[in-house]
Amino acid sequence: MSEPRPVRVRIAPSPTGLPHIGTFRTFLFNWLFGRQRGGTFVIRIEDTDRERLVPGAIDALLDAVEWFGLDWDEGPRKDGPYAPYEQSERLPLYHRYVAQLIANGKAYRCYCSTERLEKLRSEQQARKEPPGYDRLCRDLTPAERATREAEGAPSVVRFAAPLDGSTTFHDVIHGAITWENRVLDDFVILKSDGFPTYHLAHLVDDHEMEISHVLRGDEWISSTPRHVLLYQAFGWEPPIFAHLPTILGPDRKKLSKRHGPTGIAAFQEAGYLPEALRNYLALCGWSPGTEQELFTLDELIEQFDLERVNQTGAIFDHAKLDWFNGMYIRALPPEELARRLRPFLGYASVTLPDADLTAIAALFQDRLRTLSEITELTDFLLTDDVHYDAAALVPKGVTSEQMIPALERSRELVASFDPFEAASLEAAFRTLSDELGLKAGQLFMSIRLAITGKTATPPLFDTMVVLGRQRTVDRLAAAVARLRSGTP
RNA sequence: GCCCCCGUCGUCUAGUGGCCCAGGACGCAGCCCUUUCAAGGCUGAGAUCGCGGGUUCGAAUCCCGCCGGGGGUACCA
Repeated sequence: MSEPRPVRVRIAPSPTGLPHIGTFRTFLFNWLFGRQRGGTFVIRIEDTDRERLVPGAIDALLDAVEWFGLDWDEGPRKDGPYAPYEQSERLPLYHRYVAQLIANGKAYRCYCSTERLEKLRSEQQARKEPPGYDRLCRDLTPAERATREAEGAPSVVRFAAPLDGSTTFHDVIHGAITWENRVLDDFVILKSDGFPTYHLAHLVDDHEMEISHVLRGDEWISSTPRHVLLYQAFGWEPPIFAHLPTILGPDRKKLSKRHGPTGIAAFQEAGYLPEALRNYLALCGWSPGTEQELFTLDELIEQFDLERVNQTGAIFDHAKLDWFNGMYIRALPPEELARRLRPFLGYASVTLPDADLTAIAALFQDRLRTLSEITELTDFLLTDDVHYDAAALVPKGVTSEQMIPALERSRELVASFDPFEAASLEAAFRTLSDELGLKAGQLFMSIRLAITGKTATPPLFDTMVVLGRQRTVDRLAAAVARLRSGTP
């Protein structure tokens, strides 16, 4: 029963908001699966809900996909043999299929008002019955229908679902899933505004576009029986289904804005590398069965296996994402890291030569978990505003009378030292601290504070070299002046 | 309410009847390295495998019941 259909997969986002991290996990899995099978990857825009449309959402999504580092073969900005790829431009197609269903007695027009439907629902709830359409219009006589049409009554089209029996489908991840048909009602397939519902539109398009595998979030499991019934009504073979586990918030509810920023743009702005996010997301619901955690895209394509996707929802773990991000940052060549860091330094870096930025990148590479952290870490390099408490220049058990000459001599040493290079500087300063009767750590910490305003920085002499001789000298001089004028 | 899905360390997971008094990773703690902070290395704490019954010489793994969580129950996707 295995059919050698070429693999064609898709993601079908609806432009009703900003692109969401969960969408990208689904996107990734589809893409990996498609690439692994040498298949075709399609993006289709499901814009049938005219009321929730968000302007610019499609571009935001496509931009985010490109940032994420994946591509698509057919869809917006690409075109393809099954164009158009926006459902709002495919209305005649849906209408044709709806007409076919009505002609075959598989669907019917329903004239029930929203008010009647709401009343019906609340009565059913009061009686503790399962809510659902009572099929009032299903058995209207042709004469009755003609009357309603003549009156110009608004209508929707409903699918005439079977009243008994059961529907079973096979899911790659969950196995066989069976529903009793009687719990399904006659759901709407064409809305009164002439737009199809998701149930009809996605299915017609998946068929028309010859989609072979549908990998989607598991919140769709409960509507899949309806889809299977529709496929049967059309006489079409359904695609292979795989329902992916949900990404959850810390409260085990579906991840949403309530849990903080979930838009893909927020991750970009926070300084996450697309390759790190991909790696993390790949492991969110899938595992290779080995102890490998770090994967290149090619390894992911090679090893990804739908059969090994979990059935359980996974809580989104920011801390682990941070770890991945740090690993990927450290693996970058410093020049490349510098290139990625530049947008996060903003105005302060516009005149900074690439070589200087590369030196900065190398200095902080081990200390970054996200790119955006660079801003705070490097403020002392990009501006001359260095703030600190002068009293902290003096270590415990040392007097300011000792520290003034110590910092003065440090200034002189920096001013005249040649070559201005970290290892030799360190050797010279160790000698100096001995002469001054200070522990190296004491002298170094005092200098560190004086030139950076911070007590935690990269190694002192590497920092000096990047700061530059003149600025180092100036800041040491400023520190001496502050100690001289300050309280003892 | 009804229907469906799910249930292994805090989190992501490995595990498909004996190799598991449960392995890895993140996080956490400690130690080492060290001029601070990181990075790196090592060590450790952390799971009565949701609960209760079975089946079996033997169960996280099979069966039944229960409980818990999630999703659906729209002219939203």
